Amino acid sequence: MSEVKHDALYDLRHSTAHLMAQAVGELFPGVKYAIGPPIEDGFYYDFDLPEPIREEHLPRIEQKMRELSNRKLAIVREEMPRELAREFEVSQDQPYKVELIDDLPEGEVISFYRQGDWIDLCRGPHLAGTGEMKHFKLLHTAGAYWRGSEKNKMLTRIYGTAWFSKQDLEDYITRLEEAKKRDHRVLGRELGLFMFSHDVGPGLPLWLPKGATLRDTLEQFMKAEQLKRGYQPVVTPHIGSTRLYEKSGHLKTYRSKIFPLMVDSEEGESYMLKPMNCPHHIMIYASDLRSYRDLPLRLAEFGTVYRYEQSGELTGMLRVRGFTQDDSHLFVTPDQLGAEFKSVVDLMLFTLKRLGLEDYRVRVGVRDPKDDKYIGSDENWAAAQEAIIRAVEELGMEYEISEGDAAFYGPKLDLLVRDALKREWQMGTVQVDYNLPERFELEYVGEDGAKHRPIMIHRAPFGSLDRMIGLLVEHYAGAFPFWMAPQQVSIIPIADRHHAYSENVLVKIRDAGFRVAADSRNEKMGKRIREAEMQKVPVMLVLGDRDVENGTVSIRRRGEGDLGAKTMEEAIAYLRELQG
RNA sequence: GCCUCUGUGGCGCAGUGGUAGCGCAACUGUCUUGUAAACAGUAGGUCAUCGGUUCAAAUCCGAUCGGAGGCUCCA
Repeated sequence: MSEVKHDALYDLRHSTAHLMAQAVGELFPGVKYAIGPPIEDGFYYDFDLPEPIREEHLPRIEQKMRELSNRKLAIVREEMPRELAREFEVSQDQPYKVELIDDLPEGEVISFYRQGDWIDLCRGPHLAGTGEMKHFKLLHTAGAYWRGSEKNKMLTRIYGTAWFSKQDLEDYITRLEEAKKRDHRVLGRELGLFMFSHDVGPGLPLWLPKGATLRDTLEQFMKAEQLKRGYQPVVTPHIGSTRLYEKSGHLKTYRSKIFPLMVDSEEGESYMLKPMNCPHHIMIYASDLRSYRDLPLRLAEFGTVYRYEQSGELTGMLRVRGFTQDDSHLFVTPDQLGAEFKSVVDLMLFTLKRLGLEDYRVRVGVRDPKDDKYIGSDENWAAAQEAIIRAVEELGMEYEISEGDAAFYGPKLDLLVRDALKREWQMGTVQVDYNLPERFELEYVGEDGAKHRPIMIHRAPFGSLDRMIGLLVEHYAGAFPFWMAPQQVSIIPIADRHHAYSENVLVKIRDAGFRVAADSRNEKMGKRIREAEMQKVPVMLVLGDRDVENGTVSIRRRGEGDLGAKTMEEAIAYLRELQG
């Protein structure tokens, strides 16, 4: 979780979390308190109770909070020596607080905050009194592991939101409802993009004609761009022998994430669905003697990978078990690393711009020194990390460093994209990898005639096509820009006698390279326009007697209405302009 | 995987012990339409699955399988 900025709202939310804890304490005697920090837009507090708190309890808790607010209790800070503080929490039977105190660094001042007869261990700061908290709402309950570890007990977490004004609170609730309407799972079905089937299995999306068309459009865009930038296409199978993944280290790291192995007991061979494309691409690199003149070698593939995510993690297109990456592996010499890395970042930023996603931040993920899942030497890690940071600094980009967010074979740069509703999605990624080339003993012949080890760059500007489309659906609320729209033009002949002309127009538009369909159903024109609007078709061409007579088409732009009659040439020029 | 909630025709919902209804969509017919919903009719559900309680279960209980919101993990 990213740090929440410390400001007045932060204090309000922090204090409201305490208000909620006090209310829960009064309603549920014997509750054990864990922690209650502010988060973006709100707060939560974790509780431990013999009987879990349910969503149906929230109104009662909220009511109690209002009572406490109306009593306008002063919030008073009290400090205690460590031992006394510890004894106090022990006497109150608050084991989580005791654990927190034990973990505080020596010498730190231990503070409590008192409101009325309720007191809670907290660093603060807080508002001056409970009367300042007026505009809050409890949203939902959730389970959360104590200290975020699944080895620990699961506590009940209550989420809420708090604002300074009634208007702000209402706006926030409206924003949540707006987000719900844009939900890609709902729009995905309504717009005929994709579906899931119980019988196929959870997390395995089925792409419908319109969704597949959208995918294809994005693929074509990326392939064309990669061609300009010297990438070469490859195609590799969806499975690979277990030996390959043992060597790459994926088997060890991804053990819990791979689908059950396919084993041929007679041949003694086992295969697995690939969780990543890298080893296959490495085999292609290793199939030939490479010279420094061949590098950089940029192998690109829209590769579908399969990861057996825990069932509770699956969410629409955001987390699935089979997804397609716009993957590429660049094999470079040390001299080329900086320039190639920067050119990858350039492609990623270019891509986001074209997709209309211009609000993003950059995170450099480095390894967590305490975790042992990473492969490779410290020197390799240091070199890779240094290469990324140098490149990002040379590009003058703002970035933050996040420990523990590296891939198991190397550090990475991730793009966290904010959509139209300011929600953050992790999308594109670039990784610098010295370790897999070493594991697979990759080589190239240098200018000096000696063998050298190449460096790999792993990159996926979209991240995953599936997730990217989920993001785009929500970002645009299904109303894609013209160039992306699965169906760009809908032709609506008014009556049966206009069908021949309609067919004529359809062929011309299609031949001009646009995705077009005619809606010749025997329905009122108004109804067909309504449906085209709801299906978010960007352009409608309405054809009636006047158009047949004058050889024109009446253009209607989604969301804007009738633009009037145009000749075919004008209409096609208009479409070309929209295409951009 | 864990916590809480949830599962009724293609979609959205009503129905809390006495053997299922509404809207939209679909289908058929009539209408031949000028910029966001014509009219009439027809068909469609072993109420997720399996088991239990009961004279009787969509409704109560249990298990399993989906789905949602979180936690952990991640593209």
